[in-house]
Amino acid sequence: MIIQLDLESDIPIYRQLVNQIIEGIATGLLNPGEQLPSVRSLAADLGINLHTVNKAYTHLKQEGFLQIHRQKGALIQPHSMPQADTPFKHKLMAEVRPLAAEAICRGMNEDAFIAACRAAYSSIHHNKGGTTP
Amino acid sequence: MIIQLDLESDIPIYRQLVNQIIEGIATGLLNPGEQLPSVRSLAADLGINLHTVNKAYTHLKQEGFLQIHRQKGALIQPHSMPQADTPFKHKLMAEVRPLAAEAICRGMNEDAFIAACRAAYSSIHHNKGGTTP
DNA sequence: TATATGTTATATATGTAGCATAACAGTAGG
DNA sequence: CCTACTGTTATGCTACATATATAACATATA
Repeated sequence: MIIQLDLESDIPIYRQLVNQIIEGIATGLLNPGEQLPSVRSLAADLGINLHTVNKAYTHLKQEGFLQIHRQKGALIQPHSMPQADTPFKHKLMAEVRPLAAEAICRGMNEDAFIAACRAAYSSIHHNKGGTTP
Repeated sequence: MIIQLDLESDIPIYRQLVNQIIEGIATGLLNPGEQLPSVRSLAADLGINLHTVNKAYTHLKQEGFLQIHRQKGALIQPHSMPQADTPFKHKLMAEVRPLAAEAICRGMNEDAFIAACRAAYSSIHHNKGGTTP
C-alpha cells in the first residue's frame, strides 16, 4: 500500500492518511485482517511525526475500520466492517448538499451531477475484484 | 432569507454562511441582482462579528457569486453566474471521492450511493421553478 | 457635509495541526 | 527475567486558522 501525501494541501496530513486508508479498504488493496505498519515505522517512511499517524489510526479505530492490539499493531477490521447506518447517511447528505447547491448555481443539471458522483464511485469500486475467500 | 448558524458545529461560521447563501441562490430564494444585508447589519442580526460576515462575502465575491459596491453593499451576481468549469469539476470529484470510498467500505452499493446524491440534489432543486426567461 | 458602505489595520483569545521528546504499559520471544 | 517492540499518554513548543474587538480609512450617495 503506497501512500502519497501532499504537504502543501489544505487537507490535514492525518486526514489524508484516513482518506487513503479508507480508499485502500474500498478498492480491496487493503483486506480485512491485514496488518498495517506500526505508527513509528509508517511515520518514518512518510517523514512525519509518530503522533500524526497515531491520530489517523485512532480516528479509524473509533469509526470501526481498524483494530489495534498492543504488541501486534494495527489490523484492518477482520469482522463486520462498519455499516451504512443512519448517522453515516446523515453525514453523507450533509456533505453532499453544499456540493449539490454549488453545482446547481453553476448550471449543472441533475444528470451531469449524478454522472460525476457515479464516476467518483466507479473510479474506486472498479478495482474491487471478488477475491475475498 | 433566514440564516441558521450552529455555533457548536465543527464547520466554521463563515463557511456556514457561504454554504447557506449558495444554497439560497440554488433554491431561488435569493435571485440575481438581489441585495444582501450589509456586513454590519447581518453581523448584528446573527450576533457575530462584522469580519466574519465580511470573510464570507469576500469568498463569495472571489468565486463570482457576489458583486460588491462600496456604498450599495453586496448584490447577488446579476449576470453570468460562475460556470461548472474544469476546476470546479475537479474540486467536486476530489470531495466526493472520500465519501464514495467510505460508502463502499460500509457496504453501500452504487445504486444506494447514487440515490443519496440524487436526494441531496433534489432537496435543493425542487424549489427552483422554471421562471428564468 | 453627513452618512452608510466596504476595506484595512492592529491586537487578542482560542482551538487545531504538527513536531519533538520522553516516559509508561503491555506482550512476544530469547 | 530481560529485551525489544508495540500502542498510549504527557508535556512543551511553533505555526496557523477562526473569531472577536476597536479603530481608522476610502468611497459613493443623499
